[in-house]
Amino acid sequence: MTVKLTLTYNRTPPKKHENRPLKESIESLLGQALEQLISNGLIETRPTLQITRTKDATHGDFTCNVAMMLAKQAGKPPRDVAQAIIDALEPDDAIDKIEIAGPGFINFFLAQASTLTIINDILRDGEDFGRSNAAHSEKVQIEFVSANPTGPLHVGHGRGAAYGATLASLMRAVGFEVDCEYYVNDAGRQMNILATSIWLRYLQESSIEIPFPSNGYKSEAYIYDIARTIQAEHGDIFVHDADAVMRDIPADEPDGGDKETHIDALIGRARSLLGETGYHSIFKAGLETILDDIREDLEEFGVHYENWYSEQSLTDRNLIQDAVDQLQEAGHIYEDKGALWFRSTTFGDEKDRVVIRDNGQGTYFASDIAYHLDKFDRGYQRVINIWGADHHGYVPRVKAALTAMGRDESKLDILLVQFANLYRNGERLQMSTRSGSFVTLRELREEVGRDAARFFYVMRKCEQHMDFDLDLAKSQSNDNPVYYIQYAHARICSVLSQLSEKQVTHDVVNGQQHLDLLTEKHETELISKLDAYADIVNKAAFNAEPHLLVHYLRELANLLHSYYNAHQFIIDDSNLRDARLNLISATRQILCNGLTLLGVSAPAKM
RNA sequence: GUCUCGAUAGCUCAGCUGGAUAGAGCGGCCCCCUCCUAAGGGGCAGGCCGGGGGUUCGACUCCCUCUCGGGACACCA
Repeated sequence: MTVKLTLTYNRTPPKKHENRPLKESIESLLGQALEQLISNGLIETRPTLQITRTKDATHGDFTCNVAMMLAKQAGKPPRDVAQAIIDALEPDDAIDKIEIAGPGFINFFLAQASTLTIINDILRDGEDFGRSNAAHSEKVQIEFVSANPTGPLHVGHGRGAAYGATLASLMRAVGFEVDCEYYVNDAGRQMNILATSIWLRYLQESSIEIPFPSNGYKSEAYIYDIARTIQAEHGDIFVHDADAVMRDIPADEPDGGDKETHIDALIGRARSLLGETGYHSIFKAGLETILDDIREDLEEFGVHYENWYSEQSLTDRNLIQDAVDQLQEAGHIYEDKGALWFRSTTFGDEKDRVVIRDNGQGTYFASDIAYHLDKFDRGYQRVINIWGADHHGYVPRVKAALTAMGRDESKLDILLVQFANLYRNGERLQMSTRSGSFVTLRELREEVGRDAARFFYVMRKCEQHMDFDLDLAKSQSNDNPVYYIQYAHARICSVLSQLSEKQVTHDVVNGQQHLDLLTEKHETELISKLDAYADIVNKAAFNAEPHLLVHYLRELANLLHSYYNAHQFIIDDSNLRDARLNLISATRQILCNGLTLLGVSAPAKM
């Protein structure tokens, strides 16, 4: 099943700026005609009207398939129904011509004057064009990335980061009040392994001869950096001799032991030798160094969070216990083999899940229940999680827990992002965190640049596996789709900046008065595309599909480039010149607005 | 085995929630700068939309089934 936002909104856009009166006026005209057919007894009910933009200009500007949908109940061929509908239509100045075509499509050809207003609307609203309050200021939280702070972000996290940030900006554009949140897993066993790894490296840096556990953060260079920083700041106060550290520690895997027991024993040893304060300061140094790095990395990627939410704080505020209590009171908890289980099967999960282990510790799932409960309790009307597709099996149990606690799980949307495979020189790169050979997000940004990285990540549907071609993303050539769109923007800027050199002024008002001179095919196509922008933004936002905007911008850039090649803008005829300059200015604005929503820059020069 | 995502041009992918002749980019071939940026434009070639059933006025789109791939199925995080 494809996970999509549950759309319960009135998708009618903005009253603030009347961006698309065209489609709406057709809709109301058709509605009236259908009412008339109902009172004439030809049909009984009216279906929901689907008025779509045509692909082919010979089919007019908008088309409606309602006649075919009504053919059955009317007991007449669709083309006859279409004729009846047309006969019942009130005349309207905005519509030039109506035709019946194909099996029974009703095609609307708009009067030129009614299509031109979009140019004025765009120039009037500027960077606000396309923004609306279609979502009625609904409060929504988007949680994404939330990678364990045990190392730098890698390219796999990049896709979630780009997708989440872009979704947030799109949703803000249509009127959601969005908070972005990063859930910091600062409480688990991995963090203890990290802290212990740092300490052991610190000991080695202090010339203590000591083996490194096979299950530790072994080949990660940053562990050494953190260890050296601790050494520089604290000297040798954490040093213990090898015998004290290793005495009675069960063997590691290469020596015939179990790597998990081995490292757990080392963690225990670290805590006992260092004491809780000493251990904590190493733990904290590791956590903060890595988290600062992640934070900086994301900021440089144009990804900003309102909240960084600590998993540890759940324990500190007793929220995990509270959540388990809630489940218990509702009768969904039972005990088995010393552990507490949540009976999630009641709510459709495959099997029941442990929340409190037999050793008294809560599971990761318990934290997550508490965390999600807290999200709801913080007053969000909608909560969106963006997870890697490998977590999909986790969805039913989280939703089950919310339902069990009396929350409306349909307010939680979990969007699953598939992995991105990196290719360099036609070869696939490995991205395993633990193998130590991964490409970091920072390396990616440095190699291909922020714009290309952001763009490439959202170019594909999120549930689609994607191939990320590093060579293509960094190529400063015509192969690169990012530059193609940016170039269209820069070209327009270049034309506008040359006006003064050529001692020509752009009279916008005069342009408005002569928009009717824009009759070239390139011009009408461009105008029609501009008119589609607000729809695309809405759709991309409500369906959580940023790639729709990417494709739109490419098409818009293509039309601009074609237009540019076919016609001159700075010409002697001042009326036509001003009209054309208005058109390309509006195009520039839309390119800029769209790129901005994607988190990609819109350069004036390239 | 169960769940899940996918399969569309040589390659990478769109396809507007069921509409008209299936579209881009890259790659291949051919054209276009005395002209506002050629990081551009125009054209040609290239397809049983994985196979098979079904639903209906109409299916790349929805349902079933099979084939082949990615991923997931812990008291880990």
